[in-house]
Amino acid sequence: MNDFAERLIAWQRSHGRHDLPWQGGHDPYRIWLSEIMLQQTQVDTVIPYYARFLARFPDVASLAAAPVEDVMALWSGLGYYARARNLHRAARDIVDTHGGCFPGSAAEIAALPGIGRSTAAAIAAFAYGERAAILDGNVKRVLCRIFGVEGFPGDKAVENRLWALAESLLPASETGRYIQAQMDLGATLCTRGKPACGRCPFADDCVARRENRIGELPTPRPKKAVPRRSARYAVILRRDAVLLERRPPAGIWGGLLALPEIPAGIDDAGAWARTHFGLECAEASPLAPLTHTFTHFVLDMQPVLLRAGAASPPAAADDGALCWLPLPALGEAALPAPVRKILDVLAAPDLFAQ
DNA sequence: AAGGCGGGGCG
DNA sequence: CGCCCAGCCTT
Repeated sequence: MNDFAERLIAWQRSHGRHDLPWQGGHDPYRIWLSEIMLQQTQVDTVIPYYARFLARFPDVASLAAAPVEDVMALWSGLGYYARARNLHRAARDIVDTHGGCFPGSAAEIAALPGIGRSTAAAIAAFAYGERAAILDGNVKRVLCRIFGVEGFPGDKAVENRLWALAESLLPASETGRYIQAQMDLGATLCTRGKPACGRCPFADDCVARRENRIGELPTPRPKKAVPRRSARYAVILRRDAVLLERRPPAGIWGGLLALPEIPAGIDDAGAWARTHFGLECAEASPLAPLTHTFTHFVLDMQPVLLRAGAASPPAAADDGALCWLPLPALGEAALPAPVRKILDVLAAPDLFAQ
């Protein structure tokens, strides 16, 4: 597609956004302010803040001269307050080291605090018509989909490819409108959730669309390996009742009844049951293991069946921390799902035979 | 409640 | 230099 930029620009003329408060002029200060406010914040939220901020600080000099507290006060409610602090620092930088004149190229702009490569390019393109590519979240999504760029865009290698692609697509002129077009397409049509491909001028070219992979492009961040833990759990049976232990109020299964965890390093589960609960257990046999996935880790659970003699003492019960739950009452008890799953297996009638 | 996000900061 | 984070928002 060698006419990508032209077609995008044409689309912007008829379907893009033209009436935003920061559009229409070439004052780098106003453009800068809008770009910073628009980082991580939607247009509708930004508009009233932008107006108030500009009324109080109409130019770099007034911003630099103000105490940072005044700047923060006008930012209050927008969030990401580091943006406001950087904005103020940058204004002072501009006054102190640039003689109050906003830097004239993307490279110099990018040296200011709070401004990276993409934001600098946007400011330079809008204010000066500099031919510089941007690569924000919207553009990454648009390029990945239309050109079928594979791999997580946060990866350095993928990001480098995207920068190269973005540079190669730049039009010879009208960079400002082209950049605005990319932003508009990403923000209004090629959205993350349900893109409006029906209205997209590139629907017929778009790799994601043609290959029915809109949900897969851009490639999502790889799931980081979830930590695995494993533990053995004592399933101590006396007649038809199982010994349960109240979990501490905080942590997994907080406050619920669960199977006692056999501490790591314990070899002889029977001996542990004797010293820990005062129970004489005849046999220790492994039950089917199961894994349970929490949000932040995966737990391999290895249940171990122990049979306590019918004459065993009552296991220091009734302090609220321990209880014998009759298996027929399983249904009514509030139990963590994996614990219930382990105990359900014991419903097999032959276990009650003796 | 899980993921996305530009730039900063840290190792 | 590369990875991850803080802080807030959307889905």
